[in-house]
Amino acid sequence: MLWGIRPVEAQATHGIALDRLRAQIHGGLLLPGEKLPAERALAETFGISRVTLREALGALEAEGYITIRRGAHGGAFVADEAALHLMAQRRIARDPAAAMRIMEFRAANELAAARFAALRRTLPELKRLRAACAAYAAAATAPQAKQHNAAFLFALGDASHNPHLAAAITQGLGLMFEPFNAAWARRSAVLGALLDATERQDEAAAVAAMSAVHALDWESLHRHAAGGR
Amino acid sequence: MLWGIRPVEAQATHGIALDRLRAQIHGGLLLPGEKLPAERALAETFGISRVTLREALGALEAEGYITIRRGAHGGAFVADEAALHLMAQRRIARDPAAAMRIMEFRAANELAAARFAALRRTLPELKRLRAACAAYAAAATAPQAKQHNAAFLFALGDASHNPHLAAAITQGLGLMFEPFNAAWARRSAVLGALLDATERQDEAAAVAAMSAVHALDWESLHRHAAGGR
DNA sequence: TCAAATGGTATGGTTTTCATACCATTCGCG
DNA sequence: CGCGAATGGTATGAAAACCATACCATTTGA
Repeated sequence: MLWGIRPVEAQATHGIALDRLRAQIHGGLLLPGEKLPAERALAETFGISRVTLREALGALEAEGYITIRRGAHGGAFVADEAALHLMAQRRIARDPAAAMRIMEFRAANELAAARFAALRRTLPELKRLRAACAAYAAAATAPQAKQHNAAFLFALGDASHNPHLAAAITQGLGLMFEPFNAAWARRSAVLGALLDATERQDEAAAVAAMSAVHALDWESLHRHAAGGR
Repeated sequence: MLWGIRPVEAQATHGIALDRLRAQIHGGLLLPGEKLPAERALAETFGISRVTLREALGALEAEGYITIRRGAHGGAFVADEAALHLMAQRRIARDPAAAMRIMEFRAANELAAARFAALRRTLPELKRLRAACAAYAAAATAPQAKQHNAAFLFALGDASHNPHLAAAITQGLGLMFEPFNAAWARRSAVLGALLDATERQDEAAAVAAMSAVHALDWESLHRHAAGGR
């Protein structure tokens, strides 16, 4: 008996590229105002034709994530911090439950990744985690903090030596689109505790620290869901 | 800065259909020897053309999952129990680590789903869980037990009211390809405990029961990884 | 012997993707 | 001021994937 068979819907190549780019902005990897690579270069890194990439860029611009300018110093530029912040806030306010389901998914997979990272991390992976944690603590702006937070989680996923958990972390971050959070000082301490636990290979402490990180994320999410800040 | 950009590889429609069908067999939803719907009917439920579907079926046959016969009572038939069991065993023996990574991913998401299902299940969802649990306990053959186990987990995913966790459960089951396990009597009791906890909305007990289920899964997996049984 | 159900094959059209070339705009530099 | 370089914008035709449709081949049971 076939179960839960839904129509097969092939995703167009430009749709995949669009999702990838949008996820990069949602996750905060691309900073506000940052310039994307030139179309010809970006098409090559994606391994797709420039025509197809341009479809994705056009859609991304229509959604308000980027603006495209031409000329010698033209290109695709990520929207500015205020615009992104507003988009993220509205998204959460429009459907808080959806954001919470994503947060639950993130928590489940990031917690597991933290556990296995504590058990399996190699020295190079530990070095990468340290770098991301230090950069987070030293961040001068909220977007920078968000970027380094994402980098830390990616490193954690890789350190877990589990490709499925790492992919789930990437997916979760790309779906979420958190508003920029000015209070990253408090979060920095908890992230440091997670790093310490991972360094000591203390599984229980790592899980506890990851939970503490998520507690702060939940707090922030609830604040935005209530329309706050 | 763009992070972790890999080439965009659009999956062909027939490739998606192939993955879906293979996952159904891996998960045990399709029983050994079972007849798939006729090509014309299956193509319609997938919402794809018969030509495209046939590409998927041909690949599935080449991989040994089905055999195709023609004639009035012909069609695509799932391989028999012995063949599937052997394929599953070999898969685990060839790369035990990969199977364990999938199991870790499954455990993380099924545990979270069990927690939220205990908190949020509605009465119809509870009824569906009860039916699957009873069918599991009453299974006459190992493939039937595997099928009802999958049905229970799907129901758990839906009862969690979290589409991401539900999708992860589907994904994990489709990736795993567990060999048929003759000892489902012991597992039945633990599954019953999970059902009870979900019924009582006892979050902690549900998590504990789900962990107990996974402990049995791990035991079975280790046995097969060692080339046992 | 034939009708029905099934898989197997062939044909032509539509959509998507691609490679390629060329045009238009902007900016820095001589 | 003018030119060259870097960038986005546009156009064209080929290749591939997908589809709708029709028809052929095989098997079974009435």
